[in-house]
Amino acid sequence: MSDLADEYRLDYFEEEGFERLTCETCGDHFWTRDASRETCGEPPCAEYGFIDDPGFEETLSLEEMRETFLSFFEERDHGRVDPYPVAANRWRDDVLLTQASIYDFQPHVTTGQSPPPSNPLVVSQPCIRMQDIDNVGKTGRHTMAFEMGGHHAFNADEGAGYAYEGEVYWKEETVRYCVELFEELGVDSSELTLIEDVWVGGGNAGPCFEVIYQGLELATLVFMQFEQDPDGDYEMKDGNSYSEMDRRVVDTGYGIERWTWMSQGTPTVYEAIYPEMIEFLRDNAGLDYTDEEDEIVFRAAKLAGHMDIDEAEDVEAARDTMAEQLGVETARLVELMEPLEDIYAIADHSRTLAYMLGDGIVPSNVGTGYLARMVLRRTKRLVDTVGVDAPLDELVDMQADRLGYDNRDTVRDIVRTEVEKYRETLDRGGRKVRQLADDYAERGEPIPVTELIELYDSHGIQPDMVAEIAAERGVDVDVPDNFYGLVADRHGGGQAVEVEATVPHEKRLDELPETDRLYYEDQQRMEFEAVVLEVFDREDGDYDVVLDQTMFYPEGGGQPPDHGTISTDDVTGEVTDVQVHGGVIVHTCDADPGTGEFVRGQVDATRRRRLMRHHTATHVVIHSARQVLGEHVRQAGAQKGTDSSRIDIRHYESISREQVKEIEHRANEIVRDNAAVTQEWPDRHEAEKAHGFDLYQGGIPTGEQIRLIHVADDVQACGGTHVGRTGDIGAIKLLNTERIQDGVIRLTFAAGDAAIDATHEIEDALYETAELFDVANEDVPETAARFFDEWKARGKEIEDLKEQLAEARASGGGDSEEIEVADTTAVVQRIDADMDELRAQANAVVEQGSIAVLGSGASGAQFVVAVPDGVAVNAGEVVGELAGRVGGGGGGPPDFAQGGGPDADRLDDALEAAPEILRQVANA
RNA sequence: GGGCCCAUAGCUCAGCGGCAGAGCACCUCCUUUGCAAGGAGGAAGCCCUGGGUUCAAAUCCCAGUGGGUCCA
Repeated sequence: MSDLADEYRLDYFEEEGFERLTCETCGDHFWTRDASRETCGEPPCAEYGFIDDPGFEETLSLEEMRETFLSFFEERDHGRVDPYPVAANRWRDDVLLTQASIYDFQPHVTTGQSPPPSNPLVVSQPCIRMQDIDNVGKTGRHTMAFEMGGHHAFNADEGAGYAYEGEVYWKEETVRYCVELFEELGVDSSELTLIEDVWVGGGNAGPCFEVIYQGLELATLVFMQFEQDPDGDYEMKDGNSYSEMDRRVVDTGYGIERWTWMSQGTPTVYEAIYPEMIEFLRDNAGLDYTDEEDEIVFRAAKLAGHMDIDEAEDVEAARDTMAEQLGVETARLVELMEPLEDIYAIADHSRTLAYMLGDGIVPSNVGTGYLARMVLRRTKRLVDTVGVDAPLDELVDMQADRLGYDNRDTVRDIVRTEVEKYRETLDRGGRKVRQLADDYAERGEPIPVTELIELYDSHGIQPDMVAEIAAERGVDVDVPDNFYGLVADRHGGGQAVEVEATVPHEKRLDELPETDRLYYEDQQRMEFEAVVLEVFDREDGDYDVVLDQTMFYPEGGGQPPDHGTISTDDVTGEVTDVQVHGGVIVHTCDADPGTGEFVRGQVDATRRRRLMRHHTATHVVIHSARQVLGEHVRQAGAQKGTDSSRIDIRHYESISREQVKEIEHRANEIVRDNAAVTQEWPDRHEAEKAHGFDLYQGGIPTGEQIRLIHVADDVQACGGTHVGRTGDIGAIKLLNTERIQDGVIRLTFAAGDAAIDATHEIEDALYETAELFDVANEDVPETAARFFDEWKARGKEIEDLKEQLAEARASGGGDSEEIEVADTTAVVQRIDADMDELRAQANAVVEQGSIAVLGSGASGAQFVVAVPDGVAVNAGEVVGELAGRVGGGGGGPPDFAQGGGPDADRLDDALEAAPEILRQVANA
C-alpha cells in the first residue's frame, strides 16, 4: 500500500515558505507560514477569532461576496458558469438534490464522456444538504441551503480518448489561487492553515486540504486523482482500494455564506447572510429583547463559536457551561435562545424552499417532492412554535424574491396548497389521537408503541404530538428511543433485488459496429436496403437480426418499436420487435435472411405514422400543459401507443375540467398552426445554455451532442421519430386525467385518426344511453338524475309497503299456525318473500307479543325467527336447527336470528317440525 | 419505485359476518332569550365501484377508483 504523504508536498509551499507541522492537540498534519504555530487552527483545537472582529478588510453582503469570488477566478481565465438547479435529478438520475458544485459536472464530465462547459471554470452553486437539518439555527453556522463557490479544472492524459485532454492546472495553482483570494481580501496569509485530509466519495478519491482561517473552515481543496479499483495500491478510509486515474479533477468548495460571515463578524452566519429577514421575523414574532437580554444573546452566540459545537446535541450539552460563564440561569438562557434558534431555522428553511420550489420541485409523496414536503412541514411547525404570524408563503416569497426567481406566484400558490394539506392532516391526526387517547383513558392503560407506530407511519402523526394530546387526557405514552428504528423495521428493511436485464448474446453484440440509424436521416421514409451482419437464433424459434443500417426504430423514450418486414429475394420475415443495445440495433424476425445477404426492409407505415403522430402530440400536450398549469410542469414518465398515449406530469393539485379543455384547445391550436417540426444535434452545453434543463423531459441523454426536437416554441431532447409538421398530427383529444400519486397527474390522449376513434367510443356510449332513455343526447344527464331519484324514492316506497303488508298479515290470518310455547304464542308461517319482507313480518309479529318463525322458499330456503323481550327462547338456536334441515346454517342474537339453506324442497318439513324445535329450545 | 392506512347520513366518525348507528348540522313544535342553551318529534344512506366466499357481506377475500401517510 502506498502512502499519500508525498501528495501534499508542493513546490508552492517550498517557494512561499510554508512548513508542514503537526497539531499538538489533535495530531493532524497541516501547512502554515507561521513556524511557531502549535495547533491546526480548527475548533476544538482553536477558537473563532472573527466574531465582533471581522477577518476581512471590507464588510461584504452575500451577493457582494459571491461576485468577489466569481470575478477573482474569472480574471484568472476561468469561464463563469451559471448555477444549475438545486434539483440534481433534472440532469442526473443517481441523486435527488445538488449537494456540491462538482455535482453539476457529474457524471458525464468527470468520467470524461462530455467536455465541461469551460475549462477551467468557476461557479457559485446553490446546494441543499438535508443531513444538516437538525443543526440549522442551533450551531450558528449550519445551513441547509448554501452556495458552494467552486473552481474546477479537468485534466486528462493526452491520447486517453476523453472529451477533454491535457493539463489545465493542478495542485500548485489551486493552492496559490486560494491563498491569493485571501490576500486580496486583506488577510495576512501567515494566519492560514491548510490541513491535510483525504476525500472519498462516489467511487473517486484524492488528497485534499481544508483551509482554516480564524478558526473557521472556509474552503476545501480536493484533488480527485484515484478511482475505486480492487487491485489498487491505495487503501482509503472507506476500506476500499483505489488506483491512479488517467484524469485529474480539481474540485474545490468555498462556503460563500461563511466567507460573508467572516467579513461581517456577526454572532451567527444567519445574521450575515439575510439580515433583513432575521429582523422581519424577530419583529413579527415579537422578540423585542431589552438591551441587557440582547447582550446575553450576543455573548452566548460568541461563546458558542468558541466551543466545539458540531451538532445540535453539542449545543444542548454546552448550555450549562455557557449559562455559567454568562452568569445567568440555564433556563433563562434557553428561554432567550430557543426562539432565536427557531427564527434562524425558519429563515434558512424558507430559503431552502424558495430554491426547491423555484427550481420546479412539486411537493409530493415521492422523490424530491417528498423532501420539499418534509422541509415545508418542519418550517410550518417552527413558525407556529415561535409565534410568527406571517403566512409561510410570504416568508418563502421573501427569499424567492432575494434569489431572483420569476415564478414567484406559482411558488406562493404551491406553498399555500401545501400548508392547507398539512393543516388537514393535522386536523385529521388530532381527532384520531383524541379518540384513541379517550379509549385508553377509559381502560386506564397507556397508549402502546404499536399504536404510535401506526399513527406515524400511516397517518403522519409525530409521537410528540400524540404525547401532548394524551397528556391532556391523562394518558401515559412511552416513546421508545429507537422509535424511528421500529418504524423502519416495519418497512421490512430487505433490499429489493435488482433484476439485471440480461442481454442475449451480449459479448458478440459488443464486437459489432453501431448500426446506422436511417430513421433520423429521413423520418418519413419507410423502405431501405441493408446488409445482414449477424443472425442469432432465439430460444423461441425466431431470429435476432443485426444489419449495417436500419430504418426500424428500436423501442426507446417511451416509443414502442417499429414493426414491418425484412426480405431477400428468397425469404420475407415479419419484424415483431426492435431493441437497441449499445448502439447495435437488433431486429426480432420470424425468418432467417442469412448472414451477409442484402435485404430490403419495409417498415409498417400505418403503425409508424400513428406512433409518430402520438410522439409529436406528446410534445405538444406537455407544452400546452405548461402554458395552462405553469412552468413547473414537467414530464414524470410517458408511454406512446398507436391508439392512445399517456404522459405523467408533475403538478401540485388535481386539474379541473376547465383546465383540461384549455390544454386541449391550445394543443389543437398548435396543430392548426401547422408549424414545422425540426431536429438538430447541438453541443449539449450550448443546448443547456440556450434552453435550460427543461430540455430533459424524457430522461437524460449521454454524449457530447444531443438531439433536440423543436415543435413550435417547444424544445426537448428526444430520440423519437416525429411527423414533419404539427398539422400532420390531425387532431389531439384528451381522453382522461387521473392522479396516479400525489403531485403526479396522468394525461391520456389520442392523436390523429385515433382521436376520432376515441371520440366515437365516447359518443357511442352517449348515443346508446340516450336511445335507452329515449331522450335527446343533451337530456341524458338530467334524465339519468331523474331516474336515479325516482329509483331511490321507489325503493323507500317498497320498504314502506312491505312493512304495511307485514302488519296486515300479522294481525289478520294468512295460513299461519299458532302454538303455545314458553307461556307465549308462537306464529309459524310460510311466506315466499325476500329477506326484507320476512324481517318486517317478524318485527310485526313480535310487536304483538308473539314469537315469529317465518320461512320463505323464494330463493332457496330462508328463515327468520324473532322473539319478544323477556321470552326465554333463543332465536339463534331455533334458526340453527331449522336451517340445518335444509342443508344450511344460520344464527344471530337471541332475539332476532336468520338463516337458510339451499334445500327448498324440505322447507315445509322444517316448518312442520318448528313447534317441536321451539319446545326443545324453550326447555333447554 | 416500495410499504402501510382509510372510504358508512350534509360534517366528524362508531359498527367489523346476522334488523343501518351516534354526535354535530338540518326541519317542526315547546321552553327559553343568545354567545357550543334545554326538551319533544322528524327527515336524511347505491354503507365508493365491480367480482368472489357464505344460508347470510357495510363487515371477510381479490381487483379497481378516490384520498391519506411513511420510506428510498
